[in-house]
Amino acid sequence: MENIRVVIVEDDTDIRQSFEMIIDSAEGFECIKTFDNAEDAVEGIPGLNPDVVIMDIHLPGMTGIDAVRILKAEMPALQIAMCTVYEDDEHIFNALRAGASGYLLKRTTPEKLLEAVSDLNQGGSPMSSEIARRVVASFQKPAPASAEIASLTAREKEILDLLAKGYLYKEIAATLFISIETVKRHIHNIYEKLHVQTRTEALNKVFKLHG
Amino acid sequence: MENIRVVIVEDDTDIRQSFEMIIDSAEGFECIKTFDNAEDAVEGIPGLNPDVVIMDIHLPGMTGIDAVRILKAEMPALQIAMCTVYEDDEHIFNALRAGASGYLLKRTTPEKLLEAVSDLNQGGSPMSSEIARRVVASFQKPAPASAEIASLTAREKEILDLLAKGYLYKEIAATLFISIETVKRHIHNIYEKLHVQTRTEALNKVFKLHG
DNA sequence: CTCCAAATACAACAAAAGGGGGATTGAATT
DNA sequence: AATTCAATCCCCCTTTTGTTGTATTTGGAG
Repeated sequence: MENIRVVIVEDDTDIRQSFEMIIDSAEGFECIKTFDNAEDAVEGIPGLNPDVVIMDIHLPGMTGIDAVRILKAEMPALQIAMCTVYEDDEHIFNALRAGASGYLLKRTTPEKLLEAVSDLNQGGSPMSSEIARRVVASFQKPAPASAEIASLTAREKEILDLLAKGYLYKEIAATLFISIETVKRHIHNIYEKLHVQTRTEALNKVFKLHG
Repeated sequence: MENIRVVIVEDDTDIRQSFEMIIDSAEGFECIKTFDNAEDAVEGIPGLNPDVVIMDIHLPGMTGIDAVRILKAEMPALQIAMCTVYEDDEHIFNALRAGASGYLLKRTTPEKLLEAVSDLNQGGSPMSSEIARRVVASFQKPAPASAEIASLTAREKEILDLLAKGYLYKEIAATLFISIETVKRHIHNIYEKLHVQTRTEALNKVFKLHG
């Protein structure tokens, strides 16, 4: 079995060497290269073709997040975990949006670090409990249930859902085994409850809630 | 130290009893009640004031997701983990939006189950690697659609924007001081570039990028 | 200068969406 | 028994959306 080939990008020499040692001394892991800045990393990593990159966020010059963006554009299959002291929403979400798959905090234990690298290599998304909770919380924010949408019956919600997916009236009718006239009637009632006149206006109300 | 007080909602008798046994036989955990349907659960849970609820999604009658929504509205501090066989995006995101903090798959091992309950009780968001990856992926913009949008001219993007806001053709024409026929022509070209046939399909491509 | 892409416009047509007026059924409630 | 409501269906009608084909102008690239 092949070793998991890891690259570390971290400007703090102590931490970098510590991570390197943890990786190299573990069975099945191999640290093939380290960088102490983002510019050298984006230059050098494509030629190394590692399995996993551990990337600091705060680096001199270019940030680790920008480095992730550039590297992911060039190597979409590359798995990158951010490893940082920042645990605010902005840093977390920007890193994930840039293309990072995992997010670790620097106070992670050696065992957790290895577990995370392995997890990442197998297509998982390792992150600490606190980080996971932030990510999950971001799904729940836009949860103020609209009174208008709440007033829809189950059937109406079902039809609105299909409507939002771009189904034609006749396709909705065929899907639900009802006549197109009934579909029209339901949609008419939905529009009345939502106070809109067209499908697009209804969509904008729905997307504001779920988007 | 107090036990973590757990409630299980699961219609399959075997699984329910199995979970109950795992919880009860572990140090520091206690299964105070089980339900085999969502209706009884939303009725009974508020009076029990448990620390953690493990909720199945597929239940007879009301779904577990609806139960989460109701329970979280009544008890915002309640920690709920979904436990299900579904690992599609729709179920995952709906559950998280409804207020679940964790998402487990039924094939979870007893150790992972206990770890998840404990994690949840300490404010974490336990989820398996596959689930975490889905959640993280939802943050990352899909590239294929953006290539299509990038191929639009400035004028076409302008029109698509108004189209997305629900403007009628004639309103777009009036806004941009061009004839409605030109609007139709532009929209036709937009649809061709986006490979769609209707406004709603186009909107779904736009919202996937900006949503 | 020539060629091309983009923006503009018109016409005729087909398809889809939406409004307004009904009506019936069945279940639940009063 | 009477009422309410959700869901179903039908007709007629207008507006909106989308397709297809053709054509002019304009600014920039080669």
